[in-house]
Amino acid sequence: MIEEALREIRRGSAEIIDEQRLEKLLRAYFDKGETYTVKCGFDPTAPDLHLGHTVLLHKLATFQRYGAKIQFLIGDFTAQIGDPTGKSETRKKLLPEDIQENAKSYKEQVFKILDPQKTEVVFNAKWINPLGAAGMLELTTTFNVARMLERDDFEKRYKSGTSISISEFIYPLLQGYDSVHLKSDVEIGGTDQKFNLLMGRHLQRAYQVGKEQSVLMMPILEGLDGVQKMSKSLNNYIGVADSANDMFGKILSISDELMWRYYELLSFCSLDEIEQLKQGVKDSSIHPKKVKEDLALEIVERFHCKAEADSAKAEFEKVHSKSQIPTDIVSFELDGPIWIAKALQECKIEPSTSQARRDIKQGAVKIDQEKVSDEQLQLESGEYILQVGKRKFARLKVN
RNA sequence: GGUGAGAUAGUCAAGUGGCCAACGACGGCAGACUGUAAAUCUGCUCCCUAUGGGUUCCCAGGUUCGACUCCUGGUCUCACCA
Repeated sequence: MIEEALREIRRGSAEIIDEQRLEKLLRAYFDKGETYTVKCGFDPTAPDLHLGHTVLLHKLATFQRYGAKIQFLIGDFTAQIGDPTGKSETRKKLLPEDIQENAKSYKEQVFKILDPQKTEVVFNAKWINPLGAAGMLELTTTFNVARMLERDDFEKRYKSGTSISISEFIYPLLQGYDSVHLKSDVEIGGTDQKFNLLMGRHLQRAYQVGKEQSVLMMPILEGLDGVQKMSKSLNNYIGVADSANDMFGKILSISDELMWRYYELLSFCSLDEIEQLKQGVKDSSIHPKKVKEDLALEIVERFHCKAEADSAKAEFEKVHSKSQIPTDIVSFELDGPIWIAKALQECKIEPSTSQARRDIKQGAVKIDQEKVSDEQLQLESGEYILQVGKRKFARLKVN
């Protein structure tokens, strides 16, 4: 039992510090039913979550299966400073209203993965504000500047003369203090958080909490391209708020290699089940596409529901396997007669008439499933289904 | 504060008076092949009903028949020194 729990907890992790203690916690749970706490902090800066963010949530859900109480910490106080991790310049401060707003949308999303019964949502302003100047000062005496500067990002900025605000030194201290206050047994975070996570151990020692949290670090999830980290700005993400159809399509578009990675980090399938799937693909008894579909179904169902997941799959097959027209497409109404290139631009499936012409020349444009070869084509009144490439559609009514 | 280097399309990065809407790489889009995979191959990649026209190479002026390229001023970035 403990072995299996440990395997699932280790699954996909990049590094675990003090695994022995973790094992002890599990043993206490399995032997005597004692629970323990796992903390995970979220910066309420990004309002919309994508699957990359849910990697940590999954790990928390795993912990919940093995006796953990989750301390889901929203860093409403620390967000005012901005985590300096990985940044090459001082972050700008967030407005309190934004922080509140973001924190709210976090809460709405996380319980799609976490068990609310075993989760406590906490805000760190609650105990950091009462610290006051005296408490703050005390906190700063536990660490020194030289060690703080050992951190890569600080070191780089220090050497290049880029500004480092004193408040940024405070950030890791406060994050660590959260662990002191919450008496956390375990803290999890991304690999980029190592310094901050270790600070929790340091401060728990300094404040004589009587334990030092174990630390588990998860890797950063790769985006759809399979190379760069999933992020909104790189536009390689699957948002938890994406429609069922989008989500399904995006998951099916990832490479087979990346699919296993997603299984490991995002699926609730056990490691044994995954191993079987891998074996099946290897000896060709299972088609890799089927494996990918199951993953897509699982994920879509989690953020939407079973029915929507099934219909997303049906829709996908309809459009791509049978190359039929998707069910929902945007409609437009224009006055005719209208030049085809102009119409494509107006329907927003081409950015310019120039691009539209190029695509027509390449045979990428279809009207009612028929390839368009005449780039001078005028559309007379009537209804048409316009298509560019495989996935851009519009319904057009010409008056 | 001093000195030097640089700002070019989504990003990186050539071009140093006409052959430049601007090499190349990456990204992106499309076509073939497929499992809407991946890998690979091919085409395209400022705008405009176009064998043509328009607006571009940090900003403002100037020299020239002609400037991304030369001059003047401005803004911003970076490096070294203090």
